[in-house]
Amino acid sequence: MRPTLVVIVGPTAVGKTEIGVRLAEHFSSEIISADSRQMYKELKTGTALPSPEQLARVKHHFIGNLSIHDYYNVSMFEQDVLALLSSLFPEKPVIFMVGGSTLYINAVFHGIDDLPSVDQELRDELQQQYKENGIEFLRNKLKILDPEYYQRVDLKNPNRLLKAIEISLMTGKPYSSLLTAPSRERDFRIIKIGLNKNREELFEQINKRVDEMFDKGLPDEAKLLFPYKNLNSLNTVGYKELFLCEEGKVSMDQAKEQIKTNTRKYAKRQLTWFKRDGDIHWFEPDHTNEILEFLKKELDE
RNA sequence: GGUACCAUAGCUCAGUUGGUAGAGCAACGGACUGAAAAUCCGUGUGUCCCUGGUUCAAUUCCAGGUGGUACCA
Repeated sequence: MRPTLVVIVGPTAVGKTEIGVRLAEHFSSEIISADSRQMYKELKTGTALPSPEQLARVKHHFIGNLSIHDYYNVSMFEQDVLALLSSLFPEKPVIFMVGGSTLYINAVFHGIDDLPSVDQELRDELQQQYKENGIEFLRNKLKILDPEYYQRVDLKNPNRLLKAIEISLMTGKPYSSLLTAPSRERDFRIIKIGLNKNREELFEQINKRVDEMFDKGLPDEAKLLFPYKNLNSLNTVGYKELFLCEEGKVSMDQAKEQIKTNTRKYAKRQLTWFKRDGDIHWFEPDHTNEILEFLKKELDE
């Protein structure tokens, strides 16, 4: 059988984890988590990790493998996943990838260009200048460094402008000249399965999950992490809102509501991204048998 | 029971000197190449509480009703 990566995607809280475990169990396989926040070992209750029981049923990768203090990025994820896959495929021809971090998943699908990693000093400096001089400053700078990218970038999005300026300065070449849209051929097959349900139910599930996180002590965990609130790894739904509460800017109830709202928005953004991918086969999360039948048929071919 | 004030979008509210209305949040749609649970863009979705009166025209003015809030009993 040709080595196959079965990827299960969908909005947060739709039920990816349990289905992934069931399918992986059925094929005696392992799971690669594609979740940019479940990788941080300090984030325990706010990231909807697989339960200890689920982790015991199937071997998971990229769960709690980093510290919030570590630097990590999409490209590293792509490399790490490819390396892992080549070590797993000889033994297990079907591997599952389960998660909702769209850009990370995309990097595994198509690859991502080889760019230098952030120079924190440069980033801080540009950030400072942006704060002092506004977005016009970034636009003018980019216009000189990379007029081509300036034409097509979202000129209202400071992160995009900063990124392009950073890379252009670091490499001495226009950022856009380094973007070759690789679309690398993979030497394994990819089957994409999408899970979705009606919006109302999904939102109910999100609200319920946030309530459960609070019951499990999310506010206490956030309090412990408060000293590190400026780390990128903690710019995360479920924590950033509680940091505001810790600072006395919102009440605990307001923080909870904001977590629900921000999780809903996140789910929406995920769906916008996934909807664009025409190769995804969509299913209702409770139709496990249907998905299993589909997979068996696909893998037989 | 009396008096005063209020009733406009899913929520909080603005507004119309009478010509059927707009902000924030939510919601909805979208973008996305190392911050991605990030960052950013677009869209108003409405018996203007009900009934009657005045008027060419009422969400707006008047009367009554209903509901709410406050105070007085």
